[in-house]
Amino acid sequence: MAVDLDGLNESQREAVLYIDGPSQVIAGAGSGKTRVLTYKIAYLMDQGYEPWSILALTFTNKAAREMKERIARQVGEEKARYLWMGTFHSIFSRILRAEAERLGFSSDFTVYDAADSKSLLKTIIKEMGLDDKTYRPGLVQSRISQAKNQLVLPVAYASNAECYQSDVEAKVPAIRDIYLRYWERCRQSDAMDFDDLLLYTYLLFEQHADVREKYASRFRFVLVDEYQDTNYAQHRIVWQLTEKYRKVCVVGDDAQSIYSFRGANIDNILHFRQTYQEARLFKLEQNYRSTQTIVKAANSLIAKNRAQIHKEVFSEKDKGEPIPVFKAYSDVEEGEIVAGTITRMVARDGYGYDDFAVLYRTNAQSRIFEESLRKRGLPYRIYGGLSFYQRKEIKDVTAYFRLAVNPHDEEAFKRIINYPARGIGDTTLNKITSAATQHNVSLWTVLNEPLAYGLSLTKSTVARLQGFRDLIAGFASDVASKNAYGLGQDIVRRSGIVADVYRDRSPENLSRQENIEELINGMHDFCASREEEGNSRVSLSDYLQEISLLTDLDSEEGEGAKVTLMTIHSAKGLEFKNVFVVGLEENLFPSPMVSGNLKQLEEERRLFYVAITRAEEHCFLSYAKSRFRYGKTEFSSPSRFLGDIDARYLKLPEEDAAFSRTTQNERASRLAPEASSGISRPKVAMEKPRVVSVASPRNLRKLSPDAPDTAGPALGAGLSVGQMIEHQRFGIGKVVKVEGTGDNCKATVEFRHAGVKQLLLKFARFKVIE
DNA sequence: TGCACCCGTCATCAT
DNA sequence: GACGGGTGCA
Repeated sequence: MAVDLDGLNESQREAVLYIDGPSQVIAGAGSGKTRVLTYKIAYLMDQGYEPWSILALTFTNKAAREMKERIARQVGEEKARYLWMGTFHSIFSRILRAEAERLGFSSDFTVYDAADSKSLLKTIIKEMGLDDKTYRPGLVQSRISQAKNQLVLPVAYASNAECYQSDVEAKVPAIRDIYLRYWERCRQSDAMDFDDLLLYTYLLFEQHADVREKYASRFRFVLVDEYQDTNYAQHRIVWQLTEKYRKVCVVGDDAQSIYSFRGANIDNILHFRQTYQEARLFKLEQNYRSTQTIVKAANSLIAKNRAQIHKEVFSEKDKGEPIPVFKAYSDVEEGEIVAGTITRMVARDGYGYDDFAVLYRTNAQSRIFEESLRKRGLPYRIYGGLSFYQRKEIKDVTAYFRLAVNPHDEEAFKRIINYPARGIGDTTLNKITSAATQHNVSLWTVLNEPLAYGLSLTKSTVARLQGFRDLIAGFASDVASKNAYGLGQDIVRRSGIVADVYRDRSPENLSRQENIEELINGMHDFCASREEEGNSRVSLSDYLQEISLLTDLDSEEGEGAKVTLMTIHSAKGLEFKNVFVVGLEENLFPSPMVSGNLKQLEEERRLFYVAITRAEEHCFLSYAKSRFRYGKTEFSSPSRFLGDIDARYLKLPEEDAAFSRTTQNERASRLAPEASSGISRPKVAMEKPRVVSVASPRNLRKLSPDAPDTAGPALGAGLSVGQMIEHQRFGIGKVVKVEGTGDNCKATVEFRHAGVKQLLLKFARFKVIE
C-alpha cells in the first residue's frame, strides 16, 4: 500500500520523502507541520519501518492522540496503535518504570507534581534553619529545575562555578545544600519530579550503555515536534538515541518558541545543524490557516525580533479584514465587548460557539470573561488554571492512592496522616520526621517501628499510629489483587473520607462530594476502557501513572460547542476560526516580570505572534484602560506590541487612529464605536446545548455511605431492544437483545460496520442515540 | 490536639 | 482575591 502524497505541496513532500538521515523542518505557523509529520510516519511504515520502531515526541498527549488517529486513517488502526507516540515526559516515564531498578528506584515510583516538590523544599528549608524569605521556595525550586534541565547533578552543582557563583551573588549560597538534600529525599521517597523524568532518562542512557543501545536500536526513527520548545536535557536524550543511526527529524518554528521559563532553549533549533552536521533543512512557508491580513500582520510583528531563522510566511487565502483593535475603559467592559461580538457573530454570521477562542496572558484574566459570557448565556470552557487534580479533596484522595502504591511517598504521607482527623498532630509528625531524617529512612519506615527509632510517645498515640499503619498496609496489600476502580472505592470509604465529606450538605461539601464522585467515575471509565482493550486487571498503580502526567488540555470533556478560554501558552498548536487576544496592555502583556530584558521581551513578542496566528478568519485585539488587580483598580496604557504591527493591517479605535506609541488623549468616558454596537444588543436567550443521554453507570452510582451501590435503577434498565446506540469504538448499532440484570446485564448489538457484539453494560462505553 | 479565626503576604506561563 | 501561618481557646 503506497502512501498518497497528492495532498502535499512541493516543500511538504520533500520534507516527507527525505528519510536517509537527520533533517530539520522549519515550519511557519499554519504551514501544515502536523500534516508533514503524519505523512512522514505513514511513509516510513510504507518503506518498511515497523510501527514500534518509530518514536514520535509531541508537546501534549492530546497532540499525540490526534496524530495517531490521523495516521490510523492512512495505515489502519492495528498498525498505528503500536507507534511510540507521546510527550517526552510520558514516553520516558514508561521507559524509566521498565528500567527503574537500574537507577535504584522501584517501578512504582511516584511522580511529584510541582506542588509536591515545592512543599518538600519548604520542609527542607525549614529543617535546615534557613530563612524562607531569603530562600523563597519558588525561587529555590526554579534554580533546581534549571540545574536539572541543564543536566547538572547536586555534586556538580556544588562545585560548578557558574551555578554556585550566581547563587553567592544572589545571596543564596545554601541552594547547593538544599538541592542535595532534596535529591536524597526524593530518592528516599521513591519519587521523581517532572525534571527528574528527563534527567534520570539521560542518566540511564549515559550510565548503562546496554540500555542506551537497546532503545537506540529499537527506535530506528525518531521524530520531535515543537522542537523549539525542548530544553537541553531533551536535546541530549534525542542525541543519545540518534547519534548512532542518525535517523531523526525535528520539526518546529523558532518564531514560536515560548517556553524558556521551563528551560526551553531556542538554540536547540537555531544550532541543530551544528549537532547533526549532515542534516538537511526544509522550510514550510505557505500558511494554509489564516487570511493574508492575519499572516502579514503577524509577519510585521515578528520582524521586530532579531534572533531568528529567516523565512517568508505567506498565505494564498482570502485577503480578509483588517484586525480590529478594541479599546475598553475597564476590564469588565473588555469582557462585554468580547461577549457582545461573539453574540453578534453567532447570530449574524452563523458561527458556532466552538469557532471562538479568548486568549490571555495570565490565568487570572479568565474570571472577567467567564462572567461576561455567563451573563449572556454563552457556553464556554476554561482550560488551565486550577486543574481538577489539583483540588484539595482530589489531592487528599489521590494521596491515599499514592501511599497505597508507594508507602515511602513523603508528601502523600504528610498530607493524610491526620486526614480525616485521627489525633495525630504536628507534634507527633515532627517526631517522626526528625527520626527519619536522622536515620536516613522514610517516614513510613519510622512509622512501622516508632519505638525502635526512639520516639517518645504516649500509649494512645502509638495505638493511633498503628491504626494508620494497618489501614495503609491493608490498601497496599490490595494493590496487587484488586483493580483500580474497586480499590479506589474501597479507599474512599474505609479511609473515612466519605464519612467526612458526606457529613453535611453545605455547599462546599456538596462540591467536594461531586468532585470525588467524578474522580471515582473517571477511574471506572479508565478501567473499563483498558479492560475493553484486553488488559485483564488495571491496577491502582496504572491509574496513578496515567493521571500524574495528564494536563487540562488532555481531557476530552463536554459535548456541545463552547467558547474556548485559555492562556496563549495553552493555545500553542491549536487553531480557531475567530480569536480574541485580550489584555494588550503594558504591565500585563508584555509581562512586567520581563521589563528591561531584551531576550525575554522577544519571547513575549513571539507569544503575541503565536496568539495572532491561531486565527483562521478573524482576529480581534483588545486592551483596557483600567483593570482591577491586586485588590485595587490600576490604570494602564496600550501594549507596545500594538505599535509593532504594521498599522495597515489594523483597524484602530476611532479616537486613536493616529495611534503610534505616543500618548493617548483621554476622552469623555463613552464606549468606543465597536464596543457600543456590541454591548447594546438585547440579551439573546440561549438554547442549552443538546445533551444526549449517556447510558453508562456514571450517573447512577453514588458514594453516599447510607446508599452504597444499590442506589439508582438497575444498570442497563434504560436500554431496550430496538434502540440505536453509538459505541465509542464500534460505532453505531442496533440493540437486538438485552439479558441479565445489574452488573451482569448484557446486550447484543448489531453494529453497522463492526458486526454483532455482546456488550457487558458494566464496562461498555456508548450512548443511546435514539 | 483540633478548630476557628485573623492577619499578612503575594501574585506569569506549565510538562 | 487566595492561601498559609500563627494564635487563642475548648
